[in-house]
Amino acid sequence: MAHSRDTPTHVALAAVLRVRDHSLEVLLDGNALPGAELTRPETLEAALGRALELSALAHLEQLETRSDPRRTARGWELATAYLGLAPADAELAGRWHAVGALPPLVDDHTRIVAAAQARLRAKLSYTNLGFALAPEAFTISELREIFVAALGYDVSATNLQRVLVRRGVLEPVAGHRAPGRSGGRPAALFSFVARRLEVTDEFAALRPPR
Amino acid sequence: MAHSRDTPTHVALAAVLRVRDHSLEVLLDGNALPGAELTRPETLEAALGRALELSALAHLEQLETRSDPRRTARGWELATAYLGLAPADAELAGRWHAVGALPPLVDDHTRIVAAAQARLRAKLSYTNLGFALAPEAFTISELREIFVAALGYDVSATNLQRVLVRRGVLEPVAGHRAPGRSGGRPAALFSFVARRLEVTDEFAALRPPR
DNA sequence: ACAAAAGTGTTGTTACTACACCCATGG
DNA sequence: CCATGGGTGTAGTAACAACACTTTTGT
Repeated sequence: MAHSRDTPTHVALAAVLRVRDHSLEVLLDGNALPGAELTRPETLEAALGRALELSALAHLEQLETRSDPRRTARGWELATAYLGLAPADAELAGRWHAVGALPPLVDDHTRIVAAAQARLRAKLSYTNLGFALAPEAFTISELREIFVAALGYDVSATNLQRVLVRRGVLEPVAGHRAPGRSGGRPAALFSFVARRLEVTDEFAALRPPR
Repeated sequence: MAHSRDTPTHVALAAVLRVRDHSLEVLLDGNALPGAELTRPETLEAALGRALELSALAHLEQLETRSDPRRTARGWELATAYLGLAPADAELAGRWHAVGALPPLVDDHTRIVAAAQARLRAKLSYTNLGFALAPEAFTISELREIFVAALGYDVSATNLQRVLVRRGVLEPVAGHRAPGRSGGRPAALFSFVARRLEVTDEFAALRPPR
């Protein structure tokens, strides 16, 4: 039951995103984001760690703290939202849902997913954040599919490669991916130079096509 | 005295910045940022409003929530930090200190000021956020001084005007500023087209000189 | 006339997009 | 030998920095 208290509860929530099958997905626990209440002297990240295997995430950053006392019907509760990113093969408990066709979510969780998506889109353009969605090694086409799903607009493989190599984000790596049944030239493999967030180009971005 | 509690207190803190006399300044209350404790069901912004005349600010946005239980010696206390911006003539209680030569501050407040400065610098480059530091009407030289102080690097008046007009951020306004004793051509007045935050150029920025 | 400050014209650079073309493989 | 997918070469473009030049004022 909703009732007033003289002190709020505080939860840490995470919108964990990944790209799989050309689609940007978010990890849900029922119709809510995974989260945990802050119950003892610890950081919000530590509380979140009780709801989520943080070591399976390639990246975690804070989004915002939502404090409207009416944000939930359960009473006075603050929520600090996080953006988590995982490669497609990460093992995480819960169900993945396409961000574009979410079921109705509890409280303000839909807004949190939107904020997470917006943050991801922005940072993909001027940081090396792609590393957190990609596997260790990949072809440019595979990376392109990740970017297209995450950005929501088309990206040319040609230019994606050149931009990211020019910025020193991507480096070629030994080996090739064998072509499929229908043939085609074997694709060279690449990998991210760094696997921690870096602002690689403060003053540029991947532009959407006209 | 520091002691453990089973529930944390929560404060809202603000790093309010302005530019005056070629210097970026932050509003302090003693050797701390102004702030207030969240004591009843209200938003963090409402709590902040008890410590600060929010209507004197031209812009307010959330920075981050700091949750390390050891961030203060007073015990378990969360802090949600805000960035506030004010024009040079805003009336606000407290003392202004140059950001470049701050006294030692309480708890983690120095880090919060650094985060505020970083956020301001970034957003000045790809949004219209300059409006929040500038008066209603101003000359390009006056605006240049604000940008130089806030960004920390030199900016040419020529290019500043052209960039901001090209992006539709600035518009010419009637009137001229009379020259000083030493002469010079009277300066045309400009003003910001919008006085709410807008992302004006997702894909560009004011570059520092080489 | 001359210094000072504001504003304009112009050139060059850079990071990008777009697209034509070439390469390596399977059937 | 041709379809398929990967990769390169190259031209065009937009936004910008840099700087020489012109304009308008005060003394």
